[in-house]
Amino acid sequence: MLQTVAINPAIPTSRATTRAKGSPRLISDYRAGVGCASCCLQGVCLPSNLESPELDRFDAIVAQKRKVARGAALYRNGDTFEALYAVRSGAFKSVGVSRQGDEKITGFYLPGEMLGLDSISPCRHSYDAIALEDSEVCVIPYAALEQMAASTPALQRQLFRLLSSDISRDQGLMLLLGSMSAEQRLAAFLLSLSRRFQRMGFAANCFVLRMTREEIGNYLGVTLETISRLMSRFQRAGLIAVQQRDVELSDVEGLMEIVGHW
Amino acid sequence: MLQTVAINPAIPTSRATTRAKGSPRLISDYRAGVGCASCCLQGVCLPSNLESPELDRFDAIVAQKRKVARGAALYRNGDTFEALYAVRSGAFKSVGVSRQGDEKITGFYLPGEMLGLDSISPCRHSYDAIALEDSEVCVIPYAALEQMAASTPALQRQLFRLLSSDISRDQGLMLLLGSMSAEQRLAAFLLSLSRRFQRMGFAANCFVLRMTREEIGNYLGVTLETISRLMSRFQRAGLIAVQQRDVELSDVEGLMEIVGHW
DNA sequence: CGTCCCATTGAAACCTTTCAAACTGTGTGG
DNA sequence: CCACACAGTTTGAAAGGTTTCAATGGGACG
Repeated sequence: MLQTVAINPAIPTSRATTRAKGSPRLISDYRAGVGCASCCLQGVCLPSNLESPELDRFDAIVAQKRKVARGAALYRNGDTFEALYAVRSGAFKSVGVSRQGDEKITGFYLPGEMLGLDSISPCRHSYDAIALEDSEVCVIPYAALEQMAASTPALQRQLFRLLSSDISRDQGLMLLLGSMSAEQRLAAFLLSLSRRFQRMGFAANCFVLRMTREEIGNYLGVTLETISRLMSRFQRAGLIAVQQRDVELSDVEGLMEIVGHW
Repeated sequence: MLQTVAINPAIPTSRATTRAKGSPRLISDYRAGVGCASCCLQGVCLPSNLESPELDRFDAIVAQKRKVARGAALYRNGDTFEALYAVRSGAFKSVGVSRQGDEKITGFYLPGEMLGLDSISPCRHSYDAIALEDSEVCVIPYAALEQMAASTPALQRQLFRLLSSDISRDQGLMLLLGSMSAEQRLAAFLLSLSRRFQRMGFAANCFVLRMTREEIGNYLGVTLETISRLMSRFQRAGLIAVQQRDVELSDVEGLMEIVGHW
């Protein structure tokens, strides 16, 4: 019934990596032999429209990779902004912490997506970036990137596009948070994940949630109990098949109908 | 009690412009004699960090101004993206319309703020930009801007900053929509308006709302009745003095306390 | 095999919406 | 100049969705 396949060997399921819980800060830097040209995310990542000579220059900038263990922070609120990060494998959440200790998740980041775009202007990070599972990122020093962009129109354009599309994405989420019922939010969330998995070349209708019900609820502005109830309701309605974190979208049309307009 | 002063002669109160309701599309283009160097918004607008020789080149790009009558559209969902717009006077709302006809406001734009940043990537506008009152914008053709940015590091940097800060702003709003009660949302909204009026050099605690209760509610994800009730409650609590669209923040501290954390 | 984290489910409390009515200021037409 | 129409606002009462509090169940790891 729930033929959850191993979607990608590079992205272990959450189940398989439940460890290292109490040992954060396990971050290692190293210079990897893998360049953008041979990266499987080449088509969806920042340099996706760069040609061979420029791609090499870009490669020199992102020479450094970084591994982040599950639960560890790639950066924290208050850290000075020095680089953008492209997720190579794994997944991250961006989370703000209030003085009262309340957490609010502002985004999830999957392979091929970029972390840190909101920190360019204030020059400091305003959120924590926490790995949801053992992950790896490409470090893109911003000063060097900006400098290269000035002499590489294609890169400049791509950066403007990237920033702009991030704004679009956030505005879409604002619509979601501001005018949708909990039911619509969850349906929209599942469809969004589906699209993003598909974008990076994986199965669109069958995936493993990288985050807990609590994290989903936090992100969508509802409680974890509501998420749980809705998951059950969606399952009863035949829209999805869900077992723990394995999700199969059985009726994408139906989900889109729930989201309705927009 | 409510000593509502005429904040700025360039920005008439909404009361004074209640007309031309049924006559949209009243847009006129012209080349104004006012350059950025002599603009009163110079300190807060895009070219705020450009020096004299570059500022002139920039000025040549934004030679064109455009007037938009109350209720008219600066651009509409689906229009091809050709320019960014800086609000010179007046106010705009950005609004998405669903197939069902539901409207959702994604942002309000005051003088010195930029419209269209979300449309760079898709090359088409995804929302309608509607004038809340008779307004004027500076037209910044994007192709020319991008070209100048490539040869003007200061401009490129400023653009990256602008885009990035828009992302920050949206994420702040996501926090608001996703995890705040209606009470907190309205308090945060009023404080946000206050900050923005102050930024453009006006009184921070005494201003005229450019939008209806319905528009505020739509934007904040609650109903107009809720906004109305909360306004009354805030007034009874001595936090604000409100009469129609004239608002005075009597107890900024108290409002901030309501918003609480973040 | 026990512990712990995560997920599920129920019932009451709460906030917000919905539906409805009345009120206010503004602009129009007699 | 007044009466009317209308858009926007205010307020009430009932209905609805979501949260809160609480208890139970399930899977993974030591």
